[in-house]
Amino acid sequence: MAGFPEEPIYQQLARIGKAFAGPVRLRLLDVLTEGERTVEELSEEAGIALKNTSAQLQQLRAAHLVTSRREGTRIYYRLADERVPLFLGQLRDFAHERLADLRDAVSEHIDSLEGVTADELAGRLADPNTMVIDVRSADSYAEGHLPGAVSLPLEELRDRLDELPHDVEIVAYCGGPYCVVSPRAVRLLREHGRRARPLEGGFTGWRGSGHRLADH
Amino acid sequence: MAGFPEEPIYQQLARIGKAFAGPVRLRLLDVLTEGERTVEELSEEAGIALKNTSAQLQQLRAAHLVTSRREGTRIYYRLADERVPLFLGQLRDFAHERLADLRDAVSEHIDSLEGVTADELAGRLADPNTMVIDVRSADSYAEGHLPGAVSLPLEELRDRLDELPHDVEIVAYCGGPYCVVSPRAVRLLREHGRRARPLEGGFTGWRGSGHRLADH
DNA sequence: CTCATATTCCAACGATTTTTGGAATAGTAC
DNA sequence: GTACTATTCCAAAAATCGTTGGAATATGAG
Repeated sequence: MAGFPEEPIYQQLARIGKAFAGPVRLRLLDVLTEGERTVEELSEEAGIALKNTSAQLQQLRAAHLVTSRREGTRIYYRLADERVPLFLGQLRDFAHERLADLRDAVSEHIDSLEGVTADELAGRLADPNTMVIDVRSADSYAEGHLPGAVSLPLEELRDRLDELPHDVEIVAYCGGPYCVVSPRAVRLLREHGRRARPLEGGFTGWRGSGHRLADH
Repeated sequence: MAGFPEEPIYQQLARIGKAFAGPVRLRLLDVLTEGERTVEELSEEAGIALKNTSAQLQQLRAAHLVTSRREGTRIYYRLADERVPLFLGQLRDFAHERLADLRDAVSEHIDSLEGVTADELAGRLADPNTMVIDVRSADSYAEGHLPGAVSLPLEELRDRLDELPHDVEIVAYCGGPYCVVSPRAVRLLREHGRRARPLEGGFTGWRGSGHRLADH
């Protein structure tokens, strides 16, 4: 390990870089952008083994990107402050404009389909020809959702497809910009003859662009 | 290696994170913020072995953070576009507000001394009681420098200390925010009875905050 | 107190990254 | 063509990181 005089400084700076250098940590941060979660919930929601979720969270905490609080037997993690999701967004934008492979991966997994932007949807919330469905878990919906949105987790959507009207456009959203659930919902809906589009940026994107949430 | 469905996306995103996850690459990016450099110059200026400099540059290029052009037998690297130094600044700010260890490392190596901000210095350029010296290499000075600055690389400064006036405040600057040369110069000057302060953010900080450079 | 649950700590193994030596390439000068 | 320079490619050693199993900790319930 060679040593230029400024190395200790750059080593510290690299600690923050490293925090964003693994897919698992990035995923966890994205899930946490939606709100506070226990380790188990995170593990479940992110699709990452529990032990590993815990281990990666330690690292995120060491980098001061998340904080935790104990409540009885479980521990809740949340983003350390509002600059974290902000920076995460900057990182995403920066990465998107640079890596064609990232854009490809996104379009392959998420949106061969054109999405609705938050701003466009905001202008159409009152429109009776637009229906908004929230395909996240019922818990997430309970914690906060778009005004007028109906809670229909993917499983439930499958069962209750018949109940959905044919004469409106359906906008489906899930957690964050890389969430794969809403595009799946949209494909399912289209296969059953409905007009449907996903919301770009998902719930966190909506909140991040300053639009209002439902009162509850 | 476990697999949640969004993993390929986050893996791509992590590529950008990884690019900022090593002290050597961060250092190279900082040097490149000053301007275009050959591999050898970079190796020299950053204090990193030539082979390794080359290897790390390949990675930066793979992440589209730098581009290169060939001129005769040497190859010049530069930042891919103006968003790279911008993002680098955002990363630095984000890291600074989060990591006390980083702030400590900076104050230990750079500024136990209070610096002059670019804005403050800008207002004092015309003041005859302020003298600005550029302690970078003569080459760097030739490529661009602050209006009214005198080129005095550290070695030369040592030899010509006697020539400097006692009745003005001397502001010394070098490359970037983490450059250790200007604080060294300031300490040297103070030991010899001058009033001196470093410029915060160095040359790149000055340019980044939109102040004008010397005409040449 | 014991038992059950949620999470972390520790240690290990495998995978990836960093760094360097030696050979290869691409260019210039002669 | 040969000699020389700047840089990269390739391969191997050293260091670091990601992941997981098993033991340990902290809390609450009974």
